[in-house]
Amino acid sequence: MTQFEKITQVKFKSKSSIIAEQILQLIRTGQYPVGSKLPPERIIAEQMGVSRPSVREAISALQIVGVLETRPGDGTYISKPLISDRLSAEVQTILEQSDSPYEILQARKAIESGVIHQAIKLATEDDIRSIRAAWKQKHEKGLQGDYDAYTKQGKDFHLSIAQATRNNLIVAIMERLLSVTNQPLWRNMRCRYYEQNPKRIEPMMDVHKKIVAAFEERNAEKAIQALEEDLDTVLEQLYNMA
Amino acid sequence: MTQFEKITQVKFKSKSSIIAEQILQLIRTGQYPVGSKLPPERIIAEQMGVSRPSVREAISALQIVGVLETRPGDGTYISKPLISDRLSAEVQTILEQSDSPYEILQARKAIESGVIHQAIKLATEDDIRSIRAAWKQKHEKGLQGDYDAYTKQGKDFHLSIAQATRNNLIVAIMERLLSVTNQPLWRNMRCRYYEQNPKRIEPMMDVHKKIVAAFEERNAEKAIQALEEDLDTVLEQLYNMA
DNA sequence: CTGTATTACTGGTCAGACCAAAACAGAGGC
DNA sequence: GCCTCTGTTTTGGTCTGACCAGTAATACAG
Repeated sequence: MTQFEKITQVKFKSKSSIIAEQILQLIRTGQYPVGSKLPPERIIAEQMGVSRPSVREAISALQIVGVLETRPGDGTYISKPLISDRLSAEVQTILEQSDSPYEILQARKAIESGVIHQAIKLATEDDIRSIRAAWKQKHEKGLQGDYDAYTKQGKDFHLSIAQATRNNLIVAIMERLLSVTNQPLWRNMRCRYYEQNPKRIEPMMDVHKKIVAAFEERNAEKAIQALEEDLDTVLEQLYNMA
Repeated sequence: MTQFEKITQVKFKSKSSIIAEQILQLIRTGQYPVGSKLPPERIIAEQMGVSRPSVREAISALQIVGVLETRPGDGTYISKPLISDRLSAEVQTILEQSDSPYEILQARKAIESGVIHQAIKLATEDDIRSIRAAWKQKHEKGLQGDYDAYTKQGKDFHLSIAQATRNNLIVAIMERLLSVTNQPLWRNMRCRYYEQNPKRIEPMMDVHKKIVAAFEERNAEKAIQALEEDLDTVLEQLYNMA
């Protein structure tokens, strides 16, 4: 009997994360307008029927993601879209000491453009088929709202390019650079972005299509240009949420 | 009077963010090994002389960034090392296991060409001065027969280029890729090569000079071309051995 | 009307307590 | 002896209520 319950219990949702989602929802619906002040923590706690510590954890989580900004003694504000400027000093230092998304993307831009250049030179017909398959897989599946699945397939796509170099070192490095997108910080940023601009998914797919085409034409310039476009879109997700 | 204090008070550091930084530090120094369990929240709070809520906020912050992972009833685990650390560590092991210098050089060619492209875009005048200095240093010293010193300066040169990107990840990766030249296999190859073809040193210096010039002209194409020439020379070293 | 001092409000921190889930250890059955 | 079951301990998750420190609005004096 116990083992059945265990199966359903796969995902544990902390109360604070539920509260965070609710707050996000209220921001999306415009009930908490951008730039305005959030109700005091005590009031939110009362309204949602939870304790203040839970609300605090939710708020600090959203603060790290860049949605909220707190000013001690004043209140908590809904951040303006440009997150990079809005990240509070304390959050900034945590990100700097770990891995800032911007730095990782910049590294990807530099490294992957070199990789794609090499890949185009060395790719066999089979490699190109795999790359095309990785792209098609993404294209076919119904991905409505499933941003995680969408991102995973994006990862596979970029990885298949790296594999065309037939160089273990390059593949290993790219794997590490790509793996970061699973982290909660990135996932939250993605969700927020896509929910606000659902129409932005198609252009990204077009960009990947462009890369596939560039491989088939063996046109490195074109591929690199498309790649940079691709990564710039991700950057936009992170820093320019409108 | 108050307005003066207000200026200095621009940065506000919450206690939880300080704790987060401390925990990050302990992870970096290896005091909290990767994959292991963090001490219980209560213990950390006691050790650091703060309350448990503060520790909890710090932990949940690091959880969002992806450094920690908590399992209710069990403990908090260091999920993965930071991307930059993990990358350089993994690249290191691959380099150690790899018996194919060709693979390493191929990776360098792919990666470094992207890096140099970015570096030329972002380099300040100071950066270019450092690059030139790294090159000159090599040129001036009497290097007759001292191939190790010669190689070290070559490493410094390439590293100074990576540093112009101001990206820790890129620098970390390049450091690892460059460090391989210290290994006995490579050193032996170098010595035998130079002893057999002493006249080959000058052309390599010319190549580096070309890269410096390309930086000063902000000409990425030229720099990448010179870089490939540089690495091809090393390749030649390796294959003209038999 | 203006400038200042007070006051109410808000986020930040703390202490202590309870709950539920996971891990652990020891008693029991095979 | 090995496995299983159970009770205890440990651990994270949550709650209450309180105090502090900074902010901002307000009341008051000039």
